Amino acid sequence: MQDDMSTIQDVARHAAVSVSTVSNVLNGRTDQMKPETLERVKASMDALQYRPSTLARQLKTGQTPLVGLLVPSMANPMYGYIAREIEACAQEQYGHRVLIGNTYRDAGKEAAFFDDLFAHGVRRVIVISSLADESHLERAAERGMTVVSYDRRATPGEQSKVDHVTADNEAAARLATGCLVAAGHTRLAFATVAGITESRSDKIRGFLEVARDAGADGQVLDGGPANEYGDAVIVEVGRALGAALAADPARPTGVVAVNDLFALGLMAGLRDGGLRVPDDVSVVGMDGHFLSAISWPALTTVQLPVTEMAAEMVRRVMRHDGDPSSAPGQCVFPGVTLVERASVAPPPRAVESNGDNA
Amino acid sequence: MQDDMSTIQDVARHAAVSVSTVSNVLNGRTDQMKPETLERVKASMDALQYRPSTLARQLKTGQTPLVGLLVPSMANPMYGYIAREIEACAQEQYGHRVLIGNTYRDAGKEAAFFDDLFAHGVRRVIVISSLADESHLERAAERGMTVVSYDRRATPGEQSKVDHVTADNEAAARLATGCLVAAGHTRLAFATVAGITESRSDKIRGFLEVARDAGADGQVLDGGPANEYGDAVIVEVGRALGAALAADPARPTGVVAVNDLFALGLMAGLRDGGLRVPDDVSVVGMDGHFLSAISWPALTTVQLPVTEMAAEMVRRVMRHDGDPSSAPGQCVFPGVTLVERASVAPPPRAVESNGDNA
DNA sequence: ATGAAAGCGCTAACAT
DNA sequence: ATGTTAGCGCTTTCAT
Repeated sequence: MQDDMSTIQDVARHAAVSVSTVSNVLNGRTDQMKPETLERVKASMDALQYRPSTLARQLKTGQTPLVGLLVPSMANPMYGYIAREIEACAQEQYGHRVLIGNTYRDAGKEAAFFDDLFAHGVRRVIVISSLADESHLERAAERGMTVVSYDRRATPGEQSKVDHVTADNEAAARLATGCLVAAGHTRLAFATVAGITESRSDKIRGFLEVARDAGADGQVLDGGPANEYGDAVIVEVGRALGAALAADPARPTGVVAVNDLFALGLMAGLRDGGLRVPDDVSVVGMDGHFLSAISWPALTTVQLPVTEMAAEMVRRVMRHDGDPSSAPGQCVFPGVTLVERASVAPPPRAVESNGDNA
Repeated sequence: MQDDMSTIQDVARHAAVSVSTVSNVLNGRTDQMKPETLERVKASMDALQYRPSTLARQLKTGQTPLVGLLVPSMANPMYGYIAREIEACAQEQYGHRVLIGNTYRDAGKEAAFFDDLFAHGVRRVIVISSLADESHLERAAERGMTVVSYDRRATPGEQSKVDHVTADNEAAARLATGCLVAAGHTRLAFATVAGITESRSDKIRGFLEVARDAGADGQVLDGGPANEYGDAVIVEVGRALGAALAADPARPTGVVAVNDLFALGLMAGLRDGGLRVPDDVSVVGMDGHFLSAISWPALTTVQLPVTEMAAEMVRRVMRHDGDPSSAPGQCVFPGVTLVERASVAPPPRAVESNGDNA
């Protein structure tokens, strides 16, 4: 129970040198140090089990090896996955630890988290899938924080201090929709929770584009408003929408879901309503989460380059202010690929519904 | 980009008082302060947008409002869920933020994380499902850290400085196994990844007990060694085991899986092998994760009181050293309940195999 | 009712 | 090649 960790002073005394000498070995400035002194200091260090206090160091330097990570909810498996990648990269590549916060997409919680991070001396933050309004991020950046935003794009025209990295959501949606079109579907829908985020608009645009080009009917369905921070609830919203779809005789035959979790919920709802996937309705997800591989039927989905994106986010959040490449920008990852599995099949009957809504 | 946050000095100057006075209002010692002084200080504070530095404060007080959270992998949806509950509770009830680390059940990574936490001034740590060897936890506790371990029990007889909270895993396994027995199964198996943790032994004990009492054949199957930190890989190990089971004519008809994720993988593997759940094989999971509700077939599982356990872990990790209830102990949560869904049915044919292995 | 001053453990000039 | 020293922003006696 004794919290008597030894200090740099103790080491200096023990090694019979000054604190600066100890500080110098701590910071690797050992080039012009007498080898025996170095040895002595090192010996004293582990004799005393000395651990430098990051705390005191950062009070002096203003730097703390911590990065903040805001996610809507860690209980969302996709965010958990991204968080793991980010933490691993920050730790292994940069020796930084990660401070997390669940924001539930709540503006107040996000702002409070930023304040806390700031008070803790943290100046690097990765924000996953934030609110529509990004002004608080800009404000944080203006306060001197390096902020990287995931799953959003920079507002065109405006010079942003916030860095953006995202998958090419439009391309992902095109891939997903194209897969349905290729299977012969002409009544298409994009299924999502209510509420528009940037990534969702991008996906919708990609969906609509391919649907139009194929001369297919493409509608956007939302499962209603939800406190949608993306874990258990998103699944339930998807499930409810699936059940509603099952009850609708004029339902689409091919559905693109906003993400894998929603797709999984949707398939459950469709089953609840007595329908079979893919026999009655085909479903495509987006994310490429490992859970999509073991669902039944196995979910056809679009794989996002999560590890690469995580690495890029960390790289950007770690940039030094003076860097030449220091300017925040935008990084849209093109590497999205279709993973074809068992949730897509040709539509039940060859219904010719071309002229309906076109 | 200006990192010019104002300090307590700035506020003091602006309000024309001393730093101690500002410090006093910061710490609520305003009882015998002239109201107008208080007002003036407060006004200066938000005129300057002052935020006290947790850093400087903690260097002085030795306290930092941070708790460490070690998980094998955030990508495991169950750990993500627990992490969310812990973060929410620590934040809302105690104003603490959470520092996470993925340990991959690696001793070196765990130790390194403890060192870092210590250097950061963090003295409260929650460790999820750690290694078999708990000595590093004891060592941390002896260094003055408050450590709470999840999913393990205190070593009987030994006086531990580490606090333990866990679900009643034995009871959970009894419930799961009992459900299979009630459906008429006599060839039972407990399916797990290789490697024994305390929670797994408890589950196995509960399983074996019920199997024996029912006069049923109960074997323990493991899907082989895996770098089992519990995310994508656990699913794949489960899947491989399911496929192997499908190929074995002497397979059990009822399987208890070590957790929901493993159960989900197992069902996928069984399907890969051409079997149907629950027609050919019944499967029960353990966790009660929301994903188990939307699988097909919906997974019968044992619900663990996650929110309550998370709250208890946080409560314990927050205890003050001088407290009367300060002694670390053990808390086994009894509230485990069976959630019956669709993955359990009577065995395919009434095979009488009582005398085989008993 | 308010102020002065001594650190907390470390870093980084600036001596020597 | 090593030592001295002045802080970093705050808390906390102890004075006034």
